[in-house]
Amino acid sequence: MSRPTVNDVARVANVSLSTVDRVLNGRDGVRKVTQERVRAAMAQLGFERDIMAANLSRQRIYNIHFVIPDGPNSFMRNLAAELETHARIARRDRTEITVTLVPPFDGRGLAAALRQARAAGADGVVMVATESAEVRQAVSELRAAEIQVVTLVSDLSASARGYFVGIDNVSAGRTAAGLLGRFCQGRAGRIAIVAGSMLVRDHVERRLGFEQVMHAEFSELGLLPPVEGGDEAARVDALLTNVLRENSDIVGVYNLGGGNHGLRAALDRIDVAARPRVVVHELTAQTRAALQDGVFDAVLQQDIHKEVASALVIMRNLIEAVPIDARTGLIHTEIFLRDNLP
Amino acid sequence: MSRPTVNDVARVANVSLSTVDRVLNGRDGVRKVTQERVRAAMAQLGFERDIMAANLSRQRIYNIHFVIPDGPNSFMRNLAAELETHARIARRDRTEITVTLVPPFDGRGLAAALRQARAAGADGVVMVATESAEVRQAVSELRAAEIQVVTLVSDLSASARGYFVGIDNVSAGRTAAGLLGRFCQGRAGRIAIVAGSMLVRDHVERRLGFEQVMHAEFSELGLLPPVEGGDEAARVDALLTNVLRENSDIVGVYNLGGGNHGLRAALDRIDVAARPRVVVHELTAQTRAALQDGVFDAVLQQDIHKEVASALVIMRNLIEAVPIDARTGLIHTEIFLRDNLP
DNA sequence: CTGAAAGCGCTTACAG
DNA sequence: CTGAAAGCGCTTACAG
Repeated sequence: MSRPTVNDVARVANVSLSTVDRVLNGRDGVRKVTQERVRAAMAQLGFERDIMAANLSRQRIYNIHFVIPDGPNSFMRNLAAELETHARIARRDRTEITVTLVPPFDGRGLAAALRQARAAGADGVVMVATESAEVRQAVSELRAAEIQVVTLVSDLSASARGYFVGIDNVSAGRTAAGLLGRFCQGRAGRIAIVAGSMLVRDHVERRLGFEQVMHAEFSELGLLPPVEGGDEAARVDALLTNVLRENSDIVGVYNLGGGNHGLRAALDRIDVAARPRVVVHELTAQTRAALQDGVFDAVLQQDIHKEVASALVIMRNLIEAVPIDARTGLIHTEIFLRDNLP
Repeated sequence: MSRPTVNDVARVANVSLSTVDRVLNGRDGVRKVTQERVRAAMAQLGFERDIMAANLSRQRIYNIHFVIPDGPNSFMRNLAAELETHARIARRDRTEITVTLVPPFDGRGLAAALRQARAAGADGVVMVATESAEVRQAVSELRAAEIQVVTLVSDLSASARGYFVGIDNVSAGRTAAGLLGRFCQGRAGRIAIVAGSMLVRDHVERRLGFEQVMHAEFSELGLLPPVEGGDEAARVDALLTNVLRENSDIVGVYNLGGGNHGLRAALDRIDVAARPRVVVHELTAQTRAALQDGVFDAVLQQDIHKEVASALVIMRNLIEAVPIDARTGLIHTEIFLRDNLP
């Protein structure tokens, strides 16, 4: 009737609880024949271990460290806030969350934080990766110490990380093009692209995807080469103001990086009728307001809440060696217009 | 250092475990003064009950029944499939999922299934609601029997249901208009609307939202009155073919119901250059193919996986009287273009 | 009104 | 190589 337990297995296999436990957890010191007997009993009964009882018994607490970039980037601030929320909920699931902030785009600093997490006894580390040899080295060390590693938002190429949780940035760029191209169709003119830095991997990927689709499907719309605003509002404002002044035929703008505040400032300064269609990334108080005011047309987003939740689920499963549902880490690129704002 | 337990509380309050348990679970038979002493100890220690240990001890298994419509509707078939997947995962969380299929749009049948779930000892019932007095009555009975009720996808007005998990259909209609309006701007012409039935609540709401935004923001585009295809492909095909023949100025189509297969058939029959822009609901193998082939421009979607997961979380929290995060039940209306398909 | 003891399904020393 | 006993943090009869 009810679920079979270790006791049932022990009885059927005619061994003690300890032996069942040994087989169940792959500890050695059990004769092959006995192992077989136990496994047969498990199969016969359809035994599935109760992981909560196991954790209770082990007094196991999952110790998970998040290492994320510091700084003014509002996406990262939202991420940090999300982690606060989860920290409380997670405790009920025997999960202790520790957050470490590191300087952005600093491989050395990140690597140091990873080593520190290891010293602090982390069972797993979730990090927003910066590409760097030091980081890859540190990740290898963690894995060697049987500490699970998951990358979040930004992946680390050719590394030993167990999983990546985030969006596909090439697709995100393609999606932006699909929207902006349709929005601008029928109007002759060109598209301006604003990036943070072409040294950052996700920005490169977004640009790639965007240009692919624009060339293939909306070739009547010309593309200006990207300007790099370093994700800083003031620079984005200055650069875009300049672009708009020098090119009177801009019908669309795609900002694939940060600094949306500056973008809006530049747009607010020109005549409403002359404003281009605008697609940007990351939902914040500012981009939300710009959508509502009709200054931005669409905002692409990765759901931070979902990303953190997925990272935790994956981390627990990785630690427990439970098979992982392939969809869990796949974060969908969401599209927000004014009317489907959450 | 580690989390305080009932033992710590008992020691500090100078009472037995049983008394701590009584206070913790609000059972009576404890003097006010003793209660106070226990509560003070809990507060002092920052005690938080370990719900997994509690469930283990209670041998509690959450028995959750899902009641969903039967029939060919592919959205509902996907929902049923999703429940299969969750059933296996949920067992590890001491949750037993039972699925009952009922005839669609049949209040009496639904009400009967609800009573049956109660008889079968459900702790909670999750249902795709059909508006009906019998259903409201059955829900009241469930609540009276302390069985939690959550509505999924389609809500039940003025009922005693504990929570609704699904999207805001007015917003969904507004979102469709925001997209289709932008896609069609610059082209003079009119928009055709296809509905399943104006007797179904979510369709009514979608139409409402759609017309609101079209009138307010894209008034240069005329709207045809909706045709009702009963969510059946053949009827949708016939109706739309007729509409396109009688109106040569159709630049956009919004199908807010089912039968997308028929819609596509009708479109395939006309010249590529003359095809309207198309926005529909629900991602299926067919709508996905139509996106990829460029016949449909956008598909609006509710994430079924997320809906089921949210319903389960909410149900468990409802049963345990744990406070519920307001965001959990709120399913976002997702927008899919060809390039952000999952 | 209060408490001592046993048990939920597993794991962990310890003993043989 | 194998087993008996105690314990994880709670709850549940049962006794007083």
